[in-house]
Amino acid sequence: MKRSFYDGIIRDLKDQGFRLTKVRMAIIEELDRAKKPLSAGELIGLLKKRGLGPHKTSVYREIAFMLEQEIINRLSFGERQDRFELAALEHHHHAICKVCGEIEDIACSEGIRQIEEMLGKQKFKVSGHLIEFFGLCTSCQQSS
Amino acid sequence: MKRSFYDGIIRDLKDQGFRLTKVRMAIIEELDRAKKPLSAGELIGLLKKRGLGPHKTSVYREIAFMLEQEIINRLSFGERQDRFELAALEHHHHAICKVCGEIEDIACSEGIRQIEEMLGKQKFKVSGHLIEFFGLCTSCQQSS
DNA sequence: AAATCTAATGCAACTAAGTTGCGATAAGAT
DNA sequence: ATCTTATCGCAACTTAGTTGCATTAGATTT
Ligand SMILES: [Mn+2]
Ligand SMILES: [Mn+2]
Ligand SMILES: [Zn+2]
Ligand SMILES: [Zn+2]
Repeated sequence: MKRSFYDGIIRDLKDQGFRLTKVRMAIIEELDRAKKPLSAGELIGLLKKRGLGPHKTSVYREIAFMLEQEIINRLSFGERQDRFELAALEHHHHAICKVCGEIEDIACSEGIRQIEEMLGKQKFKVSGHLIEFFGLCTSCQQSS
Repeated sequence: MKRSFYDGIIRDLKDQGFRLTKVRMAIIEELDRAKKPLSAGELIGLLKKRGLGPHKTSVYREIAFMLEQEIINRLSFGERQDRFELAALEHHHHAICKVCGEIEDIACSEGIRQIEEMLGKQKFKVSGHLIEFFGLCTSCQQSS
């Protein structure tokens, strides 16, 4: 069940006339391969391993590009750095281990209690949760 | 229904033998008065308005102290800065306006859909949500 | 295959949030 | 009033991310 989104993303980019640089393709591949959202720093490390040594500026600019193109989503667990995952993934949530930082994907089901029970059965010991809703407040809806 | 936590917190600190400095008391008062979680920068601004001009280092150290004493909780919406609110507040969640940054407290009820409907009635237009569960993964439970 | 166009890159310098070491100050006990 | 030490101010540092500008390299054209 671990389908790859790589080919589709690359095709779309080519169709839209964007260049397929080594770094661009490698970043998509790493995000596709990764089982958890990656930080800019982690990406730089993975690219270095592959023999590519892009400057951090380029990686940040590539991330900005991919956010614009809605290829990736930015997320932030309360670390100092942002993390990124492919936008093609179905909407889901995360369970994060407070000790080792391991991140597990969680399907978005309706009830909070429900999800916590499910995690319990998987032996993940939930100690808290964080829920945020994003959108437009009343006054910001009017002025748009 | 806007009860104050100030007196209780101050009493506890005194009982435990901590010093009641001007800045310490002012920070608690500002967090108590604020209707939304405050960042370190916002706190520094509020203190300046009151005639206190503490160095940012002192404010950060005070925040660290209050986290240790569990007087405040750290939270982070995907901004670059952290935010803090009184730990004495009942567990709840937040609705954040993507335009003006306004933050509204949301009671922690069971269903996600339920909360979104409630926000809709209050004219807050939800465009997305973020849910994270924190705890211990299987292997980190064993090694503790 | 070479010339061309310009998106993407590298570098240096910068910003913003937060941290650390250390000597000075002030809260509160005696 | 004096003393003790928790707290503070300052300078210097760190880490994540950003910006301006000159250079390089994908892709297209010749
Ligand atoms: Mn995920
Ligand atoms: Mn709140
Ligand atoms: Zn773990
Ligand atoms: Zn708003």
